Amino acid sequence: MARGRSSSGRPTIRDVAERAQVSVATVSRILSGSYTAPPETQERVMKAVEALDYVVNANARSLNARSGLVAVVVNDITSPFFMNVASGVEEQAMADGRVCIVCSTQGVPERELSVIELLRARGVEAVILVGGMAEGEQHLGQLAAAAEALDRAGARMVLCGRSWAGPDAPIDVVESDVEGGAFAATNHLLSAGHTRVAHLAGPHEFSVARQRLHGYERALRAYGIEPDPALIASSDMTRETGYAAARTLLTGTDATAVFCANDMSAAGAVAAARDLGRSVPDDVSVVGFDDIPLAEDVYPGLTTVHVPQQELGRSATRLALHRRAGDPPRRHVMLGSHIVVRQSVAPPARLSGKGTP
Amino acid sequence: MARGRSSSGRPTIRDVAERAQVSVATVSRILSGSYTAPPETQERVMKAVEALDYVVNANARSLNARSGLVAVVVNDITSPFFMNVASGVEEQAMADGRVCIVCSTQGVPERELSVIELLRARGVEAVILVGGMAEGEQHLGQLAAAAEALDRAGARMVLCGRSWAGPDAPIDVVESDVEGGAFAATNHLLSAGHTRVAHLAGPHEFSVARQRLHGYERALRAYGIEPDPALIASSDMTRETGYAAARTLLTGTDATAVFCANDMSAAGAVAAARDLGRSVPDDVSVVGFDDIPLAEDVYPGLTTVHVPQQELGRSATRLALHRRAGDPPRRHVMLGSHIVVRQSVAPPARLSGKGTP
DNA sequence: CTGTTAGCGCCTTCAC
DNA sequence: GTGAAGGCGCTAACAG
Repeated sequence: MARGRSSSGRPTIRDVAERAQVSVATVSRILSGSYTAPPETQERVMKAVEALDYVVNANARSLNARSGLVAVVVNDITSPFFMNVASGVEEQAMADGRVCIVCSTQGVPERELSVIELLRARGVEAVILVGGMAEGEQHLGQLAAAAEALDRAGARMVLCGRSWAGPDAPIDVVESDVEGGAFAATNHLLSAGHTRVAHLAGPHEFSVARQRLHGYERALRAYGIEPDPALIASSDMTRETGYAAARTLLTGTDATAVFCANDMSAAGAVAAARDLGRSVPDDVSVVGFDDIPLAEDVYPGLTTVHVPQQELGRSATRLALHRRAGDPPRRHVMLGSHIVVRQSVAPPARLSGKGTP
Repeated sequence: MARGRSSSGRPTIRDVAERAQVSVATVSRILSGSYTAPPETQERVMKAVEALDYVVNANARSLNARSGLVAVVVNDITSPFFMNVASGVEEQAMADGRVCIVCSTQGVPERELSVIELLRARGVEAVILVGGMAEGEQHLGQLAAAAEALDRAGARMVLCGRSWAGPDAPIDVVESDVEGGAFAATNHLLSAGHTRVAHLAGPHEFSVARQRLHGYERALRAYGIEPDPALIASSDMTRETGYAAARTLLTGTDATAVFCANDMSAAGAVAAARDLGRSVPDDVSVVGFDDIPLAEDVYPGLTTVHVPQQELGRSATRLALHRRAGDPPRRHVMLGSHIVVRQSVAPPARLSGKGTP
């Protein structure tokens, strides 16, 4: 389906030109469409393209023009939350005529920087960093430097679902109201009558985890309850560590409800309760965070805080791509979140201490 | 942190050379490491690189050398199954010193071809197509042509979790024993005592869906049961369509068990049973396929066919990257699968027709 | 409308 | 050891 090219590799624009009996410039112009050629020539060229199975060399093209690439960087490609956000990015990128690729740090946060560099080397137009991450001062500094470098290359860095506490840098951020969501979630438990509400927190180095904790504590205080450190456990927001931490919480304390940092760890908590012979929600109520598809399938259906994942991704992409002259160097958008009530919350069990084993 | 470059964009190798007082050739050589320069010069260059925040232009480099890119193409970036496979690809690609990017057709199968072309344009070394897909004769022909084109460009196409029924083409394929898995799953139900076993099939255009159907029918026949078309419904393997199809199956037939094409639709089936007031597994047994993480969290835990998702991805990548002179143009590897028993299967309810409402 | 001529940023001979 | 020169595939600027 393609014979007689000059070299052995991919056919080049020169091969096409030769075959169509025109100059490379003509081929280039016809292919980029930005130009009206006589239908006859046009057809000759297209025919040659077909015959040779020619596709432009995007790399060579990127040497002169924009790359048209938007990249999403996630920590873990198998995380539903991340990938839902990524799909929002994808959607918006496509709508803006860009190509979207997703890269992962494979769970190694330090790799974030090298991935960004690699992306910069490829000339991407936007780098969208999704999700929380260790935020040591050094890392933030390097991230800021990376943002500067991208900026100089005409590319944009945007944080999605993570806030920025580093030095001033050309970075946009899109986040959802995590603290407010955590407040609402805790409040939901409180108003159901619970007084011993535990929190299955995320890693304390993550600002998003701290925001959840703050919302939780604020809700407690608003109810006149002083947060009890014994009721706060932490996990790394996976199902496994959530399971373990919840188990400790449920056996070691008199908690009748637990607000989890995300749905994954909440799923672990539900499993832990079940394994301990505690019924959810009769013996213990559970609230998650994120509202990933899983929330609907765990049993009982997980009451959780809905985070607009796709919209997070779409907004981030818009911020990166739709820039005009007057825009400030750092833009910030905050999306709202709300509770989705399913079946994992009920009033606390009869006062007759069914709560402590 | 980076001033005084010639132009305004990213710094080029020329800027580095200038600043380090050497020729671009020297910089190039030092950066590619393939060369011993006097430590003193070396250091001068590295210092300039740092100062300018220089990174090579990967696109320019790809003009001459290999791109080092491996691409996974999935239909839906939010599908756990696909992303688990993708993470296997990622792992192996990284182990082989390549960079992995994932692209999606965004649920539009026809887009598969354009994504492949785009990837070819970028000069990727391998394109790994994950998951089933409509396999019309025309599409297969175009896919074969795309494989040829990739091959000519020195790149490899490999199908992962999908078999190849198209014309001869330079394509490798890695699949798991779907038919065998379906046989085992159905057999599991049969040997638990069920005789009215339904099948919640996938789209009939997908070969992987047909393989499941065949395994199901073969198991039935091995038990002396002739497949009953009324017991076969189909969905597009999402939770929603699975729910709908299962609902029909459970209200319209006397099925006491259902073998689902994948875990997502099985989750839908479980939800449908629950909504109909049928207990799983007491009133109806359910078996899934794939063994995605969700299987553990639905209630009751889903008995399912384990598909080695990561290994599928790793193998595919190895096939693509580890080629030596004598290798045949089409390689094929088949991985095994096995049943994972959880709680969604039990013997059929008392003979007293509890099965029909 | 079309061809010719320069580069884009990098790597790679080939001389020195 | 190092520099100068040519070319990778493509687009843009400038003639005709």
